[in-house]
Amino acid sequence: MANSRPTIKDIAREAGVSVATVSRALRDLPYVASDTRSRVVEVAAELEYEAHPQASRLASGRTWTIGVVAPQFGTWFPFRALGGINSVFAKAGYDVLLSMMTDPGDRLRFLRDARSFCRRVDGIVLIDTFVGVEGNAATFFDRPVVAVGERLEGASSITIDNRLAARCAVEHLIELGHRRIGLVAGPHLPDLPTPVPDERRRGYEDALRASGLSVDPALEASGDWTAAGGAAALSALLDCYEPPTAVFCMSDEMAFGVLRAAGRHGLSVPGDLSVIGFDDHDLAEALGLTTMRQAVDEMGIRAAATVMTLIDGEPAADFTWDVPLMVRETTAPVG
Amino acid sequence: MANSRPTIKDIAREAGVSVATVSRALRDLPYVASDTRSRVVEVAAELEYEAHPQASRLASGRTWTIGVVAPQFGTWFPFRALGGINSVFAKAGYDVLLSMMTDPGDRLRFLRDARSFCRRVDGIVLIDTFVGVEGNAATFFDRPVVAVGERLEGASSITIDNRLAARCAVEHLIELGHRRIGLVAGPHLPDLPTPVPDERRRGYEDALRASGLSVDPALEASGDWTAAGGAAALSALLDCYEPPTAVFCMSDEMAFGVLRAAGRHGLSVPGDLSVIGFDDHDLAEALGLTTMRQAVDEMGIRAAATVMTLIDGEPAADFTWDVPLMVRETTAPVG
DNA sequence: TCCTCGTCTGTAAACGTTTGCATCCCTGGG
DNA sequence: CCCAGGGATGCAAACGTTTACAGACGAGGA
Repeated sequence: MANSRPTIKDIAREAGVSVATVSRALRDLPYVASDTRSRVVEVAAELEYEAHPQASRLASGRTWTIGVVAPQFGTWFPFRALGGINSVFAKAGYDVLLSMMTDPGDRLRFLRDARSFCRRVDGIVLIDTFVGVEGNAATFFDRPVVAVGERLEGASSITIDNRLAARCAVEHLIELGHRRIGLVAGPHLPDLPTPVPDERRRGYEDALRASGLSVDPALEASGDWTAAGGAAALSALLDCYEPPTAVFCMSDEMAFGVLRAAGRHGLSVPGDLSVIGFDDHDLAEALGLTTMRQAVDEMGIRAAATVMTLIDGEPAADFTWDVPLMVRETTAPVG
Repeated sequence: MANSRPTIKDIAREAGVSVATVSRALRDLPYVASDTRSRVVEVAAELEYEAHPQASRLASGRTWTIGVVAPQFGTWFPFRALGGINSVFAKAGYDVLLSMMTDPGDRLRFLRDARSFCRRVDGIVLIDTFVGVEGNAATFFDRPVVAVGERLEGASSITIDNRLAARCAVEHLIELGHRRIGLVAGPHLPDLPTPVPDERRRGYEDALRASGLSVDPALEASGDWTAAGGAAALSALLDCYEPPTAVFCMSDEMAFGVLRAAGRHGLSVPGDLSVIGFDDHDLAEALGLTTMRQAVDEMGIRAAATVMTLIDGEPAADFTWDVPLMVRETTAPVG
C-alpha cells in the first residue's frame, strides 16, 4: 500500500494548488491560468498520475463506457463490426463493455438484465441482435442506442436495403442470361424475429417479376444459414425436374456449401452453374465468390461515431449503406 | 431527477434499518438476523434496487470487471475464444471490458496504455496477443493474467502443443502412404514475435525425420496466413520438379485456398492431392477439410475459470489442450 | 451478582473524484 | 479614486457505496 498510485491530492500538494484546480487543469476546463495548468500537467506526468476511473465516474455520473451487444452465433458479421466499433471508441477514450448473446434465447436474458447493463454505460450499440424491445428503444434503455443491421424505433439504425441488394444480385444473374434461378434461403431462426430473410426473398422475387420470369417454389430451398445447409439445399434444387442454371444464396457461408456441393455433383462453377452470395465474407474474395458486399467494418465505425453524437445530445439519424456487387469468378453467362 | 433510481439509503429508511445493515444483508455477509435480512431483501426487490456499480467499486476496490485483449486480425480464433470467455463471466457476474488490437503494431499502444487498462479490471485474459511484456506478467500488469494460445511468464497459460499437433497431422499423411509432403507455412508477421510457426514447422520436420524422409526446402512455401496466400503457395509447390502428393497447411484458411487452387490446376482432392489443415475453422467441417482441431471455445472457458481462481488467490497453473485429428474428406491414401 | 463473549446493529469515516459557491485580486472605465 | 466585472483559485459538499469500530443486548459460567 505504500507505493500506491498517486491521487489528485498528491498532485495538488506537489504543485502547490488545490485539488479543484488540479481537476480543472487536467480536464482542460476554463478558468485556469496557463502557467498553473502547465505546472500541474508537469507534476502529473512526473508522478505518472491517472485519475481513478471509478471515482471520477461516481462523481461525474459519466461512465465513459459504451455497451456493445453482439450475438455469438453468426460469428462473422458481429466480429467484424466489433472491430470497427472498437477502433473508434479506443481513440475517443471510451471503454467498450461487451455483452454477448450465446443463442437467440439469450435475448430474453439480456432484456431482463438490461437495466443494470444500462447503468454502467453512456450509450449502447446493438449488432444484429433483434432484441425486440417494445416501444421506444432510447427510453426503454434510458440511454442513446444505435443498432447495426437492424431497425429499431427510437434508435439510430445503420442498415442496408436488403430487398434492393438481393434484387441487384438476382438481376446480375438475369443479365448474364439466366432464366432458371434458384434461391438458397436462410430460414427464420426460432425466437429471432428478423425481417432479413423475408426482405431478401422479396428482392429475389422483385428481380424475377421485373424481367417477366415466374416465381417457382420448386426453385427455392432452405440453407439453414450454414455451409452444410447450403450444400444440402443445392442437392435439393438439383432434384428439380428442371434444375436451375444459377443460384442466389442469402449468405456467403451457404454459398460456400453450394460451391462444394456443385463440385460433388460434377457441376463446374461457373460453367454449369453460376453462384452468387451475400455478405462478402472474409473468405469470399480468396475463393472467388461473386457476392454482394456488406461493408461491416465501415458500418461499425459509423455506429460508434453515431452513438457519440447522440451522447452529445444531437438528434438520432439513420444511415443506409450501399451494397455493391462484387463480380468475381462464380458467375458467368448461361452456357 | 425525481424518479431517479433508489439508493441504499432509500432501502434503509423503508426497511427501518441502517445503510450498513442493508449493505451487509444484500451481500449475504454474516451478522445479520435472518428476519432483518429477509425484510431488507423484500424491500429492495420491491423498489427494484440495484447497487450503483461505480460507487461500490470505489468503496470496495473490486471492479468486478475482467479485461480481455483480443487481436482484430486473425478473426476466427479470438472471436471464438471470446464467446467462451464471455459466457463464463456473464454467469459469474463479471463485466467484460474489451481491448482489441487493430494490427500487430497496436501491441505497443496496448503496452503503453496497460497501466490505465489494469486499473479498471480485476484480472486480464490475453488471447493470442504475443504482447511481449518483459519480466513477470502478473507483476507487470499488477493483476492476475491468463494467456490463451501463448505462453507468458507469470501468467497462467492455456495452450496447445503446436509441435506435437503438427507432427500428428503430418504422420496422418505418412500413414496414408504419402512420401512427398508439402508444407504451406504461415510466415512471421512483422512485430509479432510468436513462436507458433516455428513450432509447427518443427513438428512437420519431426514427422518426416521419424519416418526416414528428408526435409526438402523445395516442398515448403509461404501461405501468408490467408486463403489467397494458400492458393499462391500451392501454385509454387506444383512448380516443383517433383510435386507433393499431400500438403500440410499451418491454418485452415490457407488450406481453403489450397483446395481452390488445386481445383484450378485440375487436381482432384483427395484423389490427386491430400490436404490437411490446422484449427478446425467454422467452415472446415462443411467443406470436408481434414484438420487438427483446436477447441478454442473450450480454451476460452477454461481461461475465464482460471482467471477467477487466480483472483481468489490460488496459484497459477498451466493447461495444455489436446488437438485431436479430425479425419474428413480431403485426405486419402496416396494414389 | 458480575463478567465475558458472541450476535446484531448503528455511526461515521473512508474511497478519489467533480463541482457549486465564495473569495481574492487585478484591470479598466467613470 | 472608486467601483464593477471577470479571471483565477480554494473550500467543502456531494456522489453511493463499503467497512472499521463501538455499542447494545442476551445468554451462560463463575
